[in-house]
Amino acid sequence: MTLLNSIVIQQLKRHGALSEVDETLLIELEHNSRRVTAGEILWQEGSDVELFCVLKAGWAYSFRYLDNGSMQILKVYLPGDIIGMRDFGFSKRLAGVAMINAGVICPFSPQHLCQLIRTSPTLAAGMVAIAVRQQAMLTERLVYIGRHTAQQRLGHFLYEIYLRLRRIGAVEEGRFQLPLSQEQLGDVLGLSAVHVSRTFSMLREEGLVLKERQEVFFPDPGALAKMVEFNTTYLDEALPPAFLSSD
Amino acid sequence: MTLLNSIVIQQLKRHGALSEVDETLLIELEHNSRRVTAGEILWQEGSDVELFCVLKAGWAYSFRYLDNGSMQILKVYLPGDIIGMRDFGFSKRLAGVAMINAGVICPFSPQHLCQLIRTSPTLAAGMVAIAVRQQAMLTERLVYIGRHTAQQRLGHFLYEIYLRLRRIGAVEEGRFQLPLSQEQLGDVLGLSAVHVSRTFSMLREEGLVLKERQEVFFPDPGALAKMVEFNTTYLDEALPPAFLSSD
DNA sequence: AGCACTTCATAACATAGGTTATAGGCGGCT
DNA sequence: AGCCGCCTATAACCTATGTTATGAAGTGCT
Repeated sequence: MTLLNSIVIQQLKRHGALSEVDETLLIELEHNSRRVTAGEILWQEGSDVELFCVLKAGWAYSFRYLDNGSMQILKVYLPGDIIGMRDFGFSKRLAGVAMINAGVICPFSPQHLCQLIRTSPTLAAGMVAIAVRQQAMLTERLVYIGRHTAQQRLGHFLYEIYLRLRRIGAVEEGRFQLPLSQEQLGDVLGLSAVHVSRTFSMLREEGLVLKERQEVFFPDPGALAKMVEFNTTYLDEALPPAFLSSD
Repeated sequence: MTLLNSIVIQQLKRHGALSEVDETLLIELEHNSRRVTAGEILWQEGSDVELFCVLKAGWAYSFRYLDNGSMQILKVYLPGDIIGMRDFGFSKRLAGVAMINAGVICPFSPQHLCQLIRTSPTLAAGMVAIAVRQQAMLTERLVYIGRHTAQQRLGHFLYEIYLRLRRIGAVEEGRFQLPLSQEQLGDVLGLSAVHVSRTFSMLREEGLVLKERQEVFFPDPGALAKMVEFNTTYLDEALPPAFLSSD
């Protein structure tokens, strides 16, 4: 899963906004690659901002440690996502990033990114669009954590992951792998691990979510989407026209 | 309170990164201005992205309506903030924006912003930095809503507002105006209005926050900061060197 | 295969915060 | 001044979720 396959870049491409130079620049971003192990910490909160990554394979998450020893997971990254852009414009990391399972990352430097932005207005706009979309997901999480029940929070998160995985072809026959433990899910959703377990039981009894080992299946995706009142705008919204004209 | 006084722009200026042309471009952003009334809705979720604003005077907030009739307030804007940048890169609004009290806004078009970004790499970087800082505040809210008590959530929010107001010179003798109702505070923090009231009472009894009408006073700001474990990094962090060189 | 370690399910109990209700204070309008 | 409506404070009660505990199941290592 490379950047060239990502939704935003695909949209730019489909509208003929990407030049050959642009494509070359994107491919160069992924020139270096490195295997990473499950649980490996890519960087810690407070460290210097030395690199960003394209996540080629595996899942990762960004997190903040809390006073009481637990953590809040801020964002889950899937293959094709860019990791660390949140810190662009800061000199220190605002959050740590760790791998969930084993994978492959392609690190690139802030200078490289700056150069790309300076060279190609189209890609600059694309990068902004990617960053804005990540922020939109965070906003959606905020809304759900603020005023929804555990069932809605978990259901919404699972459904979002399902849609994101489907876009990158990682859903087969309605089934997908979820490598997060219940404790980690709790850290995403602001719930205790025990209550995540209870909530899975409830979702199972209601026939909305079946989970066996790491495999998840929605018997009736539409019913789940309805229960959590899923609005796909923040994931699917097309780029505005101004982004697609290669002026 | 103009953009030229904002923290990020001030930093750029202090390092001599701003050219005269840059300053002129910024001033032009605020060429148009309009009075707005208390409670006025600037735009609704789902409408077309036609403009952004510099908030010159008054407070505003962005929000999402929820199923159950209540709302989640996502962000509170103070004088000098840019409103609507969240939607840059989308063609429809992801959230509505409303005024809290009466004020003055300076609307400008997405085209205007695009042109500014194309004309000045320095300002482009500055705009990204501003957007990233707004996202950082949102992230901080997420962390607080996810796993903190009502006291910490409210205390943290009040302290953040206090620091932001102090930067723009709106704190006098440790006192500041808070034009939000308890219901609105609840919508920010994911709490019921009743519990916001209870929480104010608790903070008062503990001598951390005194509030009379709209005026707030912290008898011991340090104690409050400690209780909510306030980390100022996300507000104060300096721009990285790459942003400050005018290449 | 056996052992240690982590993850998961469920139960029993504790509590922060939601809900509903009531009453007082304050501001704006006529 | 008087009325009406909103905002705030507080109480009583309810519920979703946290906490602690226990056992079962799964995973990985030797």
